[in-house]
Amino acid sequence: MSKESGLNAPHFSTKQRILDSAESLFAIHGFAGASLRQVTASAQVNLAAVNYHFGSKENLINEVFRRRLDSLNEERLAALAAVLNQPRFGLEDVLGAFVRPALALSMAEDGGAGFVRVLARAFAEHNERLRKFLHDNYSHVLKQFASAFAQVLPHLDKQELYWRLDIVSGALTYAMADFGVIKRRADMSERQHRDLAAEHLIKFAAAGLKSA
Amino acid sequence: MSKESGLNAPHFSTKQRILDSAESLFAIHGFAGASLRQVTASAQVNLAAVNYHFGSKENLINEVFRRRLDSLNEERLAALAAVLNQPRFGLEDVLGAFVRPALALSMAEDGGAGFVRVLARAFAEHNERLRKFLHDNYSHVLKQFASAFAQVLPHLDKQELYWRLDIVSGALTYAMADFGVIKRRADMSERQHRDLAAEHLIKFAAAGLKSA
DNA sequence: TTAGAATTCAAACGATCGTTCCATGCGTGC
DNA sequence: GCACGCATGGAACGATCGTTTGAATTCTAA
Repeated sequence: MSKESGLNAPHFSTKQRILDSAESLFAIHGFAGASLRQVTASAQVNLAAVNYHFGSKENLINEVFRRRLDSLNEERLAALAAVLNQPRFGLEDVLGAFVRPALALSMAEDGGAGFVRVLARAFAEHNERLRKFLHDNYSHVLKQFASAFAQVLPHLDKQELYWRLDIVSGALTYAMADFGVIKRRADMSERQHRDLAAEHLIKFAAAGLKSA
Repeated sequence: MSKESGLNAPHFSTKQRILDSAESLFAIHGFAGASLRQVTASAQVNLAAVNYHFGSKENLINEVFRRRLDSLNEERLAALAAVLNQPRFGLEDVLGAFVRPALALSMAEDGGAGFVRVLARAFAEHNERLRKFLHDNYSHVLKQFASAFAQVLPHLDKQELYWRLDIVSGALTYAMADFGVIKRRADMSERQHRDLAAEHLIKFAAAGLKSA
């Protein structure tokens, strides 16, 4: 295992290859556990390239998040806007706007699956700098969804709603990171598997959120 | 922050002080992120004491888990046995047997709160050695609970049950680690807060598990 | 009291960490 | 062709990592 098998074709840019390798290695070994030497070896670039292009390891971590979260949260907000524009919509619609884009990412042909595991790690870590970065860049997304949830769950007071949204987001993060025992059945395509997963997650979360 | 403020009273044994400090530092910085020098400084013991008493850092991690999980899983199995001995019991009872002991630990006056965060990290990490350790020592607990869940959810086939149990365990781990926004209300005691949390978690999980 | 085991201690080991330096290669405009 | 700026290369920096060593100390039992 001395060569770490450079997975990235060398015709992509240095920055992109570093991001790809960092993402998958962070998913496996964590932020502290994956070294820049592992990352640069996997990306087949020079060790100094990380500090040249990203400044520091800390900033590399941020950029790994930014690359995926910018588009992911755009998709979520677009999906939410489409829901809110409908004449009638319910809890399952709002949940779908949050879940489906993330689940699509977690099953994308590129490294999206690894990224969702990285995302789950970010929740597990209580790293202040990372939390501040995520809050600074994406808190408006959570705000809009919280407001939408409050709209479709008018019988819950604010305290109760937060309780349940907290549990839901934990469950969804966990499930989308593909922790645990769920395996795709052999008679299903990836697409079918993803749709089934979304269906399960939404139904499950909706049941918990709605219950008296 | 050069002294790391030894939190452990020196009248406890060296092994115990190391375990206490390791647990809380692993919760904050992760297994790779917390160094043995931090641990021994916080425990106010010599650096070499870890390798003397535990052999290696890897084994120290295992012992951090063993100390808490042995009693936690005993309590869970005892609670489950009590449920199964009742003439009639339902899903909420089985869930309670799983949730309440863990929630009690997470709110115990000693370092239990930190341990649950460590436990959440163990789920986020895909460390093979750690997963093997947990499986080797505690898989019988999961087996018994899975069987009990199957009993109270006869309308779900095995595949569907696993789906849902996976989501539930993720949600519970997340919630019990006290991630997220839930804060104890000022007008509540710890005990009240714990009971309320257990109630929420059980109701939420039950709703998701039961839904058609 | 004293021999021997158990524990603690300071110090150092080699390895690896993130980062920096500076020379070298390479592409584009003059 | 030449010079300039961006990118990459190898090599080393000081710091910190887990671990080991061997002597000093404390505990225990005869």
